[in-house]
Amino acid sequence: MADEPSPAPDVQGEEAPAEAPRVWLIAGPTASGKSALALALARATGAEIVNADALQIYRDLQIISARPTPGEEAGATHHLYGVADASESWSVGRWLRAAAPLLEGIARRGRHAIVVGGTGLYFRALTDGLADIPEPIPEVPLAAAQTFDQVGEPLFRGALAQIDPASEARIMPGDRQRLLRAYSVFWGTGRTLTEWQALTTPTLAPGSWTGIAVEPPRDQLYARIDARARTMLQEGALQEAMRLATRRLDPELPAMKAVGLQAFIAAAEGRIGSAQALERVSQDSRRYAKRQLTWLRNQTPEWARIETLDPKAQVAALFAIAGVSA
RNA sequence: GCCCGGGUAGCUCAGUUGGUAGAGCAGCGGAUUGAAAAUCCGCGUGUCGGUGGUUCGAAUCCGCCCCCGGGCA
Repeated sequence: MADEPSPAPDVQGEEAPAEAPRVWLIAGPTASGKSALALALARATGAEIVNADALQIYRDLQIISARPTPGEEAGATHHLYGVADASESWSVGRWLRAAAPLLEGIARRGRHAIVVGGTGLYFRALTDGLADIPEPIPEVPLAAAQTFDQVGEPLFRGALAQIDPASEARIMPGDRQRLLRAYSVFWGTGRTLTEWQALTTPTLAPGSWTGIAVEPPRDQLYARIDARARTMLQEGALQEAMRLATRRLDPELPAMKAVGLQAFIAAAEGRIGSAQALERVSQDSRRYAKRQLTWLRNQTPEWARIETLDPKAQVAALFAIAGVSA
């Protein structure tokens, strides 16, 4: 995988910062303005921006994933935006293997880094680490899925309880995805998921980063989500959706599960009206935002907070937290 | 103005012979270690239009009033 960073804005010719390079992690729900915040901070500090959004990785999803535009990307060095094809299947692990060396490189160049995105798990991989589990050969998860479907969840859980009781106990009823994963890890590596996870070490040294969570008022955020769905439509979301639909990719691919994509495809194919599509896109986005807010509230309670949605006030709050003057 | 029908959760509605109410959708809370924009778990949130009355007890029966839909004038 080639990651070609967009060219740095040499016109400004920032000097490498004299003090030690810093790492800011900016997380927030969809449509909370975090990309603009990252850009503002990058311009003020010469920092480079690294994407921590699972879907903005895919180049096919410019509009629907609300990826920064080329014009916005030109304002600072951006990494890991639109670098993958929709037919590729990225994961936390793959993202981390790409992001970690990038962050090292940025630090080596003496520059600050801003990791920004909406995927909580990616931030966790940075701050708490990710178990270094070898990828099992494809036959293992396939066989696990087959077994699950043949014997049913109760028996499958019984089998898992024999090998990895801790995982079995932790995984909620009905969570096929996690049950299969735990089962596959054992049969693919000879070691249980629980054991692997105990070996996890943080990717970023504790204390070496500053976490910032954008947590705006729910009603304001929802209003902005609705407005943004309409903007997406105007900017050509239907065409973008159609381009993907005609490729007939596996619907299970991560890119095909982008929020709103299926509704936009349905509208592009004339199966539903655009008003109905908008309603579905907005609703799916609001639910997604709710899950993100739940994560932030409970998984990153010690991070600094930006609780406004007003762009100017957000930037002021961010600069105050980062100790940067505008 | 008169005659029907209807006002019950945010929405659409159910509610048995009177025992202070329940479904779907929406919403909310939570989990989250390689699909995480994924996957999964949990939770009815209500002056039953208002007000008097009958009754031990009213969403349910009666009176009056208000609102919505349809019809007749």
